[in-house]
Amino acid sequence: MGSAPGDIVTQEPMLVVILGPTASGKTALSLALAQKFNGEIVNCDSVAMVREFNVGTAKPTDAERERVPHHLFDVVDPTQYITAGEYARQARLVLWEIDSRDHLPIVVGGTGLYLRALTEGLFPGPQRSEELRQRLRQSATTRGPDHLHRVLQRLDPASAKKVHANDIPKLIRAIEVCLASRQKMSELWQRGRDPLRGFRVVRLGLDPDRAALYDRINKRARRMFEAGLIEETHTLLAKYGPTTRAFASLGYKQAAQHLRGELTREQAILAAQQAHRNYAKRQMTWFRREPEVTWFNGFGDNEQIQRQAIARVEALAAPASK
RNA sequence: GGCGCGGUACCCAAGUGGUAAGGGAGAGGUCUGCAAAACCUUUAUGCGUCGGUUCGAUUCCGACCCGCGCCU
Repeated sequence: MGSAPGDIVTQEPMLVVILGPTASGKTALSLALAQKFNGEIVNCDSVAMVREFNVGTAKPTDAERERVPHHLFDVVDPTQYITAGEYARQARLVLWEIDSRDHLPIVVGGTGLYLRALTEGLFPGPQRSEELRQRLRQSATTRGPDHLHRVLQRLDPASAKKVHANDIPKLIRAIEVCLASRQKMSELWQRGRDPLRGFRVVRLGLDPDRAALYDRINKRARRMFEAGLIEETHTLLAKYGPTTRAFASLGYKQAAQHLRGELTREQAILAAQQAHRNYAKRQMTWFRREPEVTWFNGFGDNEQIQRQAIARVEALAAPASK
């Protein structure tokens, strides 16, 4: 039977998740909440985890990091890669740690897949195999784009139906799973995910007006170039070489194209702005599917939005009395 | 004023006497270990304007308008 009124219900600790597109003011909102509620901030943005990629990533400043504890920023070497699974493992560790201090964990997320891996978990599949991927990518280029889809069709028809024949990365992962585990990926999925337990997840979403967001993105992307994005890219390129994963990310890609002489500086700025705008749109598509989000129609640095968010957290923190 | 070239969607752009490629943007979507990645869907009863020829014109002809270049 359910708990009768008056029962002492031991509440699980709260976990606040702030989500929203790039440049929507997640960082500002996270700081406001952290200061109000004795919180600690946990990054959920794949590129902000990488060390030395600074100008183009909009990481919190040193001053901001002094105000409240920050986690999972600058934890990955530029030559390494991280995956959604690895992120989820690390983030969960951090969450428990914060909870042990009786502080409020605040996950600030731009990377939808990582966020879902953290809260919902992933299916019990094998980790990725670099050599296998290399081979598959090779055969995709030599034997045509349909080849991988045919391979998956043979290995796991159910999965093949779900992945479009042009979507190489997803085809590769599906084939990799089947080969490495000797089981069909579609069957492994049946076993479900390993969701985060022990926290009440409270999702706060920022959804500012699209035109205003795009305007802000444009300004910020230009500011990154003015703040030395090209110079930083040049330095990192010399230090780590062009195959480094993070050079494929927003802004760095365009800065690198400029350094190679493919774009003028101005063209690179315009292209970076465009890429950021496209990204923001994709993020919104992802986040709209997140469950139980309290949406705020505005930017996270807006005081009124911050007050609303604080009120929302307070309301949910109070023991539900009915 | 004359000559030449051009005017096709929000932008770039192909094209044909038989009913408008492609790319980008915008919008929507997918996402279970590279995700700031990758992929999918969608957008002109309309081709500067007005006439003419024709069964049929965006395509051919004429006039006009606009832009660019050159000449005087």
